Amino acid sequence: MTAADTLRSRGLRLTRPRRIILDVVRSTDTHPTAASVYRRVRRKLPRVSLATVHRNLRQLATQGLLVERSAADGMRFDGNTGVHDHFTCVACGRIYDVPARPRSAVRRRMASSTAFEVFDYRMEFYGRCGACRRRRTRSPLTRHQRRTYGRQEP
Amino acid sequence: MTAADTLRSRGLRLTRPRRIILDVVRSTDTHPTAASVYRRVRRKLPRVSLATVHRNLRQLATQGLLVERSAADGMRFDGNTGVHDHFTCVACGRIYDVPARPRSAVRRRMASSTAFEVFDYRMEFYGRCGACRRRRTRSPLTRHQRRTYGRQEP
DNA sequence: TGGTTATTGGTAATCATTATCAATTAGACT
DNA sequence: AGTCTAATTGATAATGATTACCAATAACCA
Repeated sequence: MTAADTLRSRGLRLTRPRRIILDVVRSTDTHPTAASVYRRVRRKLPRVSLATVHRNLRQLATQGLLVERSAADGMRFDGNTGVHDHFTCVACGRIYDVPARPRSAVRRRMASSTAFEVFDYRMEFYGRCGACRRRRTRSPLTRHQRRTYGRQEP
Repeated sequence: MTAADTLRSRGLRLTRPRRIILDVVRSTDTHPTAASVYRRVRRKLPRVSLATVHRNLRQLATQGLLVERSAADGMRFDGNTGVHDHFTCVACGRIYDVPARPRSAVRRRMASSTAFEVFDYRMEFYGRCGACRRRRTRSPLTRHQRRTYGRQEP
């Protein structure tokens, strides 16, 4: 089932702005913000409105065609709808996809030891990526990165 | 080392608003937003400014006296600075603390299989809490909860 | 106690997101 | 291909959370 069919089957339309917005998010692995998507979409559709980008990102996420996740500096969007985890480099701020580890064991353990029924869970890793390790980057965390990472380690 | 000493040793002052803000966050386990902290602080200090609450939450988090975490509806603050994970109930929206599972194994595994150096990681669980399971609540997810949880399951 | 200066309250500014609405256009049906 | 209808758009205003600014205040130290 193609994206167009998914939309049409729910009474939604595949307009030019919508198609381009979906393409942009799907063709990147950088987990862009709405503003970043807007900038890229404008390269193909200069008259597009920022509101249209917001509206569509929201709608496409609701339809399950992309994933919306909250990060420290606002919402970010992910065209990869498969199960995977994320690694955030606190030196350069980039967010990398990492393969998910098996989920069933964690779910079972949670279910047996608490009153919680776990539908799903997320893992977010924080550290330094290969490039930054080689570069020995030791720049102080930005406010954004501090927020993402929670607090500065002593 | 008390909070007052921590602050003073860094040239910061323990003012009345600051002390009350820290008390409020430390004496709750509901991971309040800035607005919620503001409401509670005003009960003890009616003339406090919302800006003061924001400023202090930020400052106290930078000093490591509390933890700032980004959630779907904005920043939330946690007086529990120890290592622990979170469970979000998608029915009622409450965020519960859950004990952390051992970290070292995950870190080692990540280090050996990728170029990433992992300083820390977070787990966020999503599901239904005991109260909501008993209540058989089956309310549709709010926009906020949808965002938190990522996307609606089919 | 006095002096320095971090901090406050009040308010304006900023930033991301959402709401509103007349004009447009995708998609279904002739 | 043309028509109709409602989803969608672009433009812009409104909202909500957070931050910046600044004169007045109050912690802390000598």
